[in-house]
Amino acid sequence: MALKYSRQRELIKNFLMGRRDHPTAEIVYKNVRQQNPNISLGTVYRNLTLLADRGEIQRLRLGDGTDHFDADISPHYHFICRECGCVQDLRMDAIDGILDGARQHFDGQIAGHITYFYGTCAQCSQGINS
Amino acid sequence: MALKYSRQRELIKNFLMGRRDHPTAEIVYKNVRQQNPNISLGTVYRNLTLLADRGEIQRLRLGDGTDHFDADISPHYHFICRECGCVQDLRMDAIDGILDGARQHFDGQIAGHITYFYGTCAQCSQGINS
DNA sequence: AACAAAATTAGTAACGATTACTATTTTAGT
DNA sequence: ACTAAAATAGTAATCGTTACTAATTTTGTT
Repeated sequence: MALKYSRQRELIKNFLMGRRDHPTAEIVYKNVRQQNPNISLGTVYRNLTLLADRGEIQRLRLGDGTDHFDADISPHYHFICRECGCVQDLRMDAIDGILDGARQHFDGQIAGHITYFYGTCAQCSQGINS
Repeated sequence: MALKYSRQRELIKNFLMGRRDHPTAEIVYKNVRQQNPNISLGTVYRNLTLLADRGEIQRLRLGDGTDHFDADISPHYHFICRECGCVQDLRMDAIDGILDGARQHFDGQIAGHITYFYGTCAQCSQGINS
């Protein structure tokens, strides 16, 4: 299926590119609705999935039950706060070396790994959100 | 709340201890029902959550939309097959060293990390499941 | 500019995993 | 046996997400 332009998709991607907090579909919806009040939640989900499938954005599954999205597709890691649920970028050297270690004791083909960090973010540590 | 014995909880934990494939709540339910046909799905979920909260079992979130459970609480890693969805243990040296690297460029408190591997399991690689 | 085929949408229904609720039953200490 | 606390079965509700459908938009062609 050839991709056709859609104003909604553009709004969604632009919104995501202006954010660094890895919003959920619901948050994208709430915000994009301010520029296009008629947009539907299904359209947001469909376009986020489409953009992620095309590699234009990243879908993050951080174990909190809802997917987060990131327009920054450069390799980097993520941190999720167990207190407030916020997601933050975490720049560090890639640890792809662990794949070699993993392959040593494993029969199947290991294509990649998912790693993320958790704990208490700076704001919550300082009691700002309490 | 003091914990009281329950036959259902014992069945659930025993079933889990006899498996190495990290079953989902649904699979635990189907199997335990053969020994106790009256057990309800809610009881399975409640007890899996309770056991996980007490640290007697491990809850695995591997991004496939459903939680898996593991009675082996010793430190080890997991692999999930993108073809058949199976989950397998993966023994390798702990990579807690990455926490130090992560902490260097991060303000908050990093308590731990989640890492899992994905790819094609040995069976799927050999076309056994196809 | 009008035409048509394909893609996209809004709106709503459906879905799967999980949690919440409630009346009844079980456990365990007296 | 008596009782309070905990647990259960069964069901309803919730949440995030996907599927469906008729109407609209895009885009290439006349």
